[in-house]
Amino acid sequence: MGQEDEMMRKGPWTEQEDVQLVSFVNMFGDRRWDFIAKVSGLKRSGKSCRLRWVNYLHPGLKRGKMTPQEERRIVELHSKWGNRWSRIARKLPGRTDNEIKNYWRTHMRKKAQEKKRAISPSPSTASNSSAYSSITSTNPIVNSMPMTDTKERSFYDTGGLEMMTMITKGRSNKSYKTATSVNNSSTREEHDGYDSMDEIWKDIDLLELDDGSIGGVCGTYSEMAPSPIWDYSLNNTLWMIDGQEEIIGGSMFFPDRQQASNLGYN
DNA sequence: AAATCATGCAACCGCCTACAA
DNA sequence: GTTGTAGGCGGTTGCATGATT
Repeated sequence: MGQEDEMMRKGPWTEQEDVQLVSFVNMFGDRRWDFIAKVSGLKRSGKSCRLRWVNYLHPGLKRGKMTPQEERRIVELHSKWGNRWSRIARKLPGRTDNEIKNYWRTHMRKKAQEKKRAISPSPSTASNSSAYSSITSTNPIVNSMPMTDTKERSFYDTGGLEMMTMITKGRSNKSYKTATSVNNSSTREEHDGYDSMDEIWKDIDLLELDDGSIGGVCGTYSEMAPSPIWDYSLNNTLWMIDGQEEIIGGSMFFPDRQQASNLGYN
């Protein structure tokens, strides 16, 4: 492992890597990630390959903004299951756990912040996160969801095989750009007024309890890009609808390791 | 027009679980 | 029953980009 670890690539994936990964997943299925990482010649870990596939390259991915229906579903399922993102994602075909997690974090935090402002417009109070937590916990004020962000990135208008062709033409995907900007993350947290995720969740929970209209007032959303159709099997386990989980199983290409091994890849 | 701030999201990290040896 | 390994998951970080000053 040691020497291999040093050789491992990290960071944004290149177009070439994507193409390579897709073709190898096409050949061997989306199960044996370590194996795929090795035979593909990608200097990536199996984990990294899996993540890239699941969150970005998977043909079943739905691009575009969450629909109001999806938002409602997320809220509903989160209230039921908490931060079980992958579980929630399974109920939202085409959405990844990462996407839902990011969505929840950004949109719900935004909502919490707006509520916070509504409750305590005074800057001095607003900058005090602990004070905020105690305040919100005692204020059942109902706000509508401030989800009016309708801007879209061209990146999300592509996907699947369609994306693979776009890849070669150039695109706006920041993942392929060289890192040059200054990191602002630290300042973000200060502005949030939250010291930890716990605080955020606490507030979000309160918001959910307070706000029954959470999913119905999401503002207007632009159209959702249809799921891309790739030229190979989509019969896989990632985007199953309710009740399918028990029916469909295994790899979409080689249900077991034996098949791959038969081809001399073990 | 340039600088700074704010936001969205891709990708990494570390832990946990399942399973094979 | 134990151990090692791979895959899966949730939390977090860091970068690119849009918005604002």
